[in-house]
Amino acid sequence: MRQIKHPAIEQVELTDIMYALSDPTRLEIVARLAKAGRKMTCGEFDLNRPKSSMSHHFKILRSAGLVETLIEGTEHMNTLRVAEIEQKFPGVLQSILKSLTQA
Amino acid sequence: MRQIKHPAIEQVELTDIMYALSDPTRLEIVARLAKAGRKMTCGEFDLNRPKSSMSHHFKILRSAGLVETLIEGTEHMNTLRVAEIEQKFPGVLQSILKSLTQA
DNA sequence: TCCATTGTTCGAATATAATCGAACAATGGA
DNA sequence: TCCATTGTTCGATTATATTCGAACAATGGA
Repeated sequence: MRQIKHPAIEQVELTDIMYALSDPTRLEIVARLAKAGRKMTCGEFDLNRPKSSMSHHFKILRSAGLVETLIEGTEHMNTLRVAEIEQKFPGVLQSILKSLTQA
Repeated sequence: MRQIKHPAIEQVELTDIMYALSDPTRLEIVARLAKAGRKMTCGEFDLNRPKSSMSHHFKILRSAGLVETLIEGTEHMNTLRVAEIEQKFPGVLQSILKSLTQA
């Protein structure tokens, strides 16, 4: 079962994370992943966009180190890399997520 | 004495802040402003770039609500809008700044 | 084996951003 | 009044991002 490559947390730059979260669609994806607190398939996000666009955004979220995608059968299960990011950039993701849920 | 317009904190979006901080040059400007803890002129940032480029980055930082620029004579004095941003997005800017100083 | 399901990749169009020289504007001192 | 100082604005170029249809790939069930 082939898996997708992800950057090691050491290579993740803060600017990558900022960039990934500067897009409303991607911010929404991250918000939903956080709220759900479980792994979600790409298709579960009903953001009214073609799958090629969604795939593009997930690719950026992965390369920014924010999302981990595990292939299970035909589905791609996505989770937030909260613990690792919290370790490397304490408070950053947490405070962003908190701001999102209150807005 | 003519002054520059800034967005009210209510209009500032989180994506604007993320976008503004996704550029290394702008992140550096913000880091230095925070470290200095005082108002600084645009020219004080020796980032080895032409002034038109610097002006461009400051414009984006202002429109994102991150930086306030007050004109004093021929100088433009810049400060971080830390208190307002902390009020609207608690912890976000603080944690980002902390990550910067430790990196 | 066939095929529906789930996403990725490709390619091309469009949009947005970065860069920087040159011209411009405002200020204040000589 | 002249002019040096400090930044902004303009315009053009180049670079990056976004978007999405179409083709492709992998999986697993009928």
